[in-house]
Amino acid sequence: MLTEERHRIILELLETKKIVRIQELVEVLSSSESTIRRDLSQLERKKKLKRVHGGASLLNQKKEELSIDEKLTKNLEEKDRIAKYAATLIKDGDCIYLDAGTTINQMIPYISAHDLTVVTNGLTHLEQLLAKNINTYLVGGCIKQKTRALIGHGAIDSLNKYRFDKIFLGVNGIHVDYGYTTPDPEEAAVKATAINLGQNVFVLADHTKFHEVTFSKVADLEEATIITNETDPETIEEFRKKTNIEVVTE
Amino acid sequence: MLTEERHRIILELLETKKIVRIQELVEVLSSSESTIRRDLSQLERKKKLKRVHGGASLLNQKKEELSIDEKLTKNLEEKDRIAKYAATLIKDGDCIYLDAGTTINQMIPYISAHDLTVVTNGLTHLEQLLAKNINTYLVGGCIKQKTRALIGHGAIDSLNKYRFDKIFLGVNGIHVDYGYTTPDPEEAAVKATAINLGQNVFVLADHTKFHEVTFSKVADLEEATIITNETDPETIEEFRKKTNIEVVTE
DNA sequence: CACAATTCAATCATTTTCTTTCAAATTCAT
DNA sequence: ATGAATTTGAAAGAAAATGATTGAATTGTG
Repeated sequence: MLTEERHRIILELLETKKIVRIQELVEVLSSSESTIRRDLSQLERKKKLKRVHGGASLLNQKKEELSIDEKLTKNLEEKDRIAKYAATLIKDGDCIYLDAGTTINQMIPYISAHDLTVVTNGLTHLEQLLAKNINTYLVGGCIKQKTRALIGHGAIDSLNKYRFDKIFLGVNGIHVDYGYTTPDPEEAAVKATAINLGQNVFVLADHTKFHEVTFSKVADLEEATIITNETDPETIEEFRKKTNIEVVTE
Repeated sequence: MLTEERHRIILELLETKKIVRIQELVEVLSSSESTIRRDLSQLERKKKLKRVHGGASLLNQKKEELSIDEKLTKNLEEKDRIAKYAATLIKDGDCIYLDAGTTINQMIPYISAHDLTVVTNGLTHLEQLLAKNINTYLVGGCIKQKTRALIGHGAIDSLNKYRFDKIFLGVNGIHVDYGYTTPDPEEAAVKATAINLGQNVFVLADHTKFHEVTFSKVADLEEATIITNETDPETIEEFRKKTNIEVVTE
């Protein structure tokens, strides 16, 4: 791959993710660590990004956001481990659905299975999927400006034409009584549709999502397997009564 | 192969791919590496592209700068005028379909109508449409790597749920007997579907497309109004017998 | 504080790409 | 045709990019 091409992709990734890890870039761009490091140095010299330990970040943020940024980094690491584990569930030849959103996005660099068919409603996933030469389908629909997700009837109708080996979703809240929830009803409807299109449904959620409830219900707990890094034994036990829950420890 | 011809092809490739490798060009144009390198140097001197290690990339030039270049950007200028005129056909409140491809892409900067709903199968149009705050819908489907167009049954099914006030298409060939044609059968099928979804169908085509025939038929001439800058009186007359044709002169 | 684990910068050998040069082939005007 | 100008392809050495390796620096953990 050409240097220019890599630089372009790195900057595009940064736009959507704010922070990228070197290892992610190594995977997505199939280049060596050395090359990626050189790329980041060059882009930093051109003032296109800021290098940080472990990767690079946008150099846009104000002082207030900096502290938030540190938390974000930590949270990202958690999410990253969850995503990495989830990616290992994908096997050669699978047809999978990848929900829009940053949580699921983090899976992509770790996908190593071959001969995949991926369907997604997340425009932000596209560059990475195509860079990995994965056979990618988009659902139709209305584009939600903020998150670049495809939603609405178009998305739901498109989805209903597919069946998946595995379905990976992100949500905002997980609650014993209220199940999975997310703020936007339109997005919830898409997720609710996807959840019925296969036997193996996985919801990825770091520990901050537990006991949270947001506006729109996606489904009941038992309709998906939860993949998380939550380790509080009480919480785990509580949810294990209702559904499968896989805890990523390492 | 003539130098001029190679230059034209190189620039066309660049338009769709953003970046091309020298080796690619060597194969496509069956010329030696030396010749390609010379071509790229010349085109760089003319400010048509930027050389990068391993190939060449598009330099993001603004429209104004383009028109400053005179005779040499003639083809681009032509396309631009056609696109500009086509954009004026769009009225406030319209629901329109924009086909994938560079010809139609050029319309977007000139769209000034308000309260639009745009449906497209071209991923490359998205950023510009969203930047203009246009209510944008994507059709679903399989992503064609090379052109970033959505194609296949998914795209066709998605499309069939809509009806449009105006439909704008690009094609590769226009011929009195064979109608509108384009190389990829999958893309042709999408265009053929779109053409039936409204009364006002416009095909944008600069003069190089006339009398050309490519692999896959999209539709008969009479199914769309041609917008062009072709000025040869005989050609115009010949086509006017079959369908509406609007000639952009200024 | 000390330990292990990452991450980092620097360096080197290898491969790829670039520039320059030159001779053969082609085009053009006499 | 003949010779001049242009275009082309090949070759050689220079430059750039790449991946691997090393030891130093940084981070997280007990």
